[in-house]
Amino acid sequence: MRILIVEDDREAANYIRKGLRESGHVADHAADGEEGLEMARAAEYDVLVVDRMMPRMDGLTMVAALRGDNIRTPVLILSALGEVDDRVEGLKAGGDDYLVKPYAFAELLARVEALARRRDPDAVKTRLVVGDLEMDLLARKVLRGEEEILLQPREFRLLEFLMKHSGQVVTRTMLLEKVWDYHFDPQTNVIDVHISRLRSKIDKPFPRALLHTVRGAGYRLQA
Amino acid sequence: MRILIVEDDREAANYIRKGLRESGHVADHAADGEEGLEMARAAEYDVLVVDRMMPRMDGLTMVAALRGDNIRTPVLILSALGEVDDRVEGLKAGGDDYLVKPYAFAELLARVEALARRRDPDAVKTRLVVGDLEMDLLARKVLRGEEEILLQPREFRLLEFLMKHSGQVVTRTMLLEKVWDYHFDPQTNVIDVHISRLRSKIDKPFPRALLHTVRGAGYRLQA
DNA sequence: TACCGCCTGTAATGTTATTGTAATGTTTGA
DNA sequence: TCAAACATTACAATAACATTACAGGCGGTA
Repeated sequence: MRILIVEDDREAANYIRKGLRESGHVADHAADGEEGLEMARAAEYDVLVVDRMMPRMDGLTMVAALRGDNIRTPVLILSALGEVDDRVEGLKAGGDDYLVKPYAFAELLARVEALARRRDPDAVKTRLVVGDLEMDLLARKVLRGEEEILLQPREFRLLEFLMKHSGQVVTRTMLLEKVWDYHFDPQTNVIDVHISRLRSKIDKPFPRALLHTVRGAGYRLQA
Repeated sequence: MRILIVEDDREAANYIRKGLRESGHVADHAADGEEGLEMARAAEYDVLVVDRMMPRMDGLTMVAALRGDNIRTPVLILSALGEVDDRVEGLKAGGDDYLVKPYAFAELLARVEALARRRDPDAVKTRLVVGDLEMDLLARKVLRGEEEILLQPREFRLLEFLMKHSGQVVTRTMLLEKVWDYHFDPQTNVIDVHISRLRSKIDKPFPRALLHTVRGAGYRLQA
């Protein structure tokens, strides 16, 4: 899931970001309302997490502006103000949910995922399946048939991405961006190497291969 | 957890009830606002799940009446109305959260548990078991096999959290939040140190380890 | 208040696993 | 048959984790 955090406190933002990433989401950050507005307009996010009090443009103004542009991305508002009237204000400005500081990260995560689920009931899957290959995101385990397969962190991310796009061709550029967070071409064969390692674990020991090369285009995972 | 469902649609009520029971809660049912009010006054519930539209006395009136009596049990309001003004009304009447129909049961469950946690962070199980490792929350005792294991308070909380999420990978961020109440990254290796101490007590003296490192992700407790 | 012991976090140090690179080999299609 | 695209392997750098020792803080006791 793609999430935008709009929060002026850099430390808090980093903390949220790290947690969201650990839960398998992609999180960007904007440092104030104006920047947030711009980013939310430009990119497709599944959920926005917006701090209420910020310099330059506060959270409510930003959300109201966004709604004015007819952008309906779900918004979770963070605030130190917890009175009924404050929450009401937050909702009236166009917020979808409201979380009072201090909060536990787990609650933020639950609410963010709940908001995303509301539009797209299975944006937040915990178990991926392609043929006889299964991945459990919570337990971080991969099975092929009965066999458990042990993967390195990078291999895990790689396979996760391939499974989430099974049946589709996944390009090298996509992999660099989504699995490596590289936004440039490293001019090396990192991808080839990791694909090879992944194959030796998920395909080599089994009769039929799932991970196919699409020459000149990329790779495709398919039963 | 004790939950009261106030819902006139018997089929919907049974559905919720069944789901909540499967998740280990105790769920009662009232068929309209008047009955619900009476039951909520009489018994101690951890959460109320209240339908908005009901014959005799509607959900909002009921909640307002309850709050008038100074009963603060958290209320989750269910409604087919999703407009901002409707949600605002729900909160003003004294609701704590608002769920729009149709909803996924998992979301209802998550919200009910979030509400309950807000007042009583662990109104749940008293005995945890993973393999031959047992923890008694009331007696504050830990056993592995026949052996009693003495833990420090922090070690106890750490193990408790791991046991409550056994089989799943627990990230460092989760541990910082739930075991240390840190809502930021302390930039030290507190976690590593405590994991090490815990291991020396629960795993080292025994033939098979339960606490596994999942490199790049966190830790997993598993038999 | 002074003393003691336990608990906890920090920091230094040691260990191991994981990753990217580069060299080399193999396949593919024009 | 040749070049480009892809595959495999080995290795060294490094990041992630584990362990140990130490010191401050806190509560209890005299």
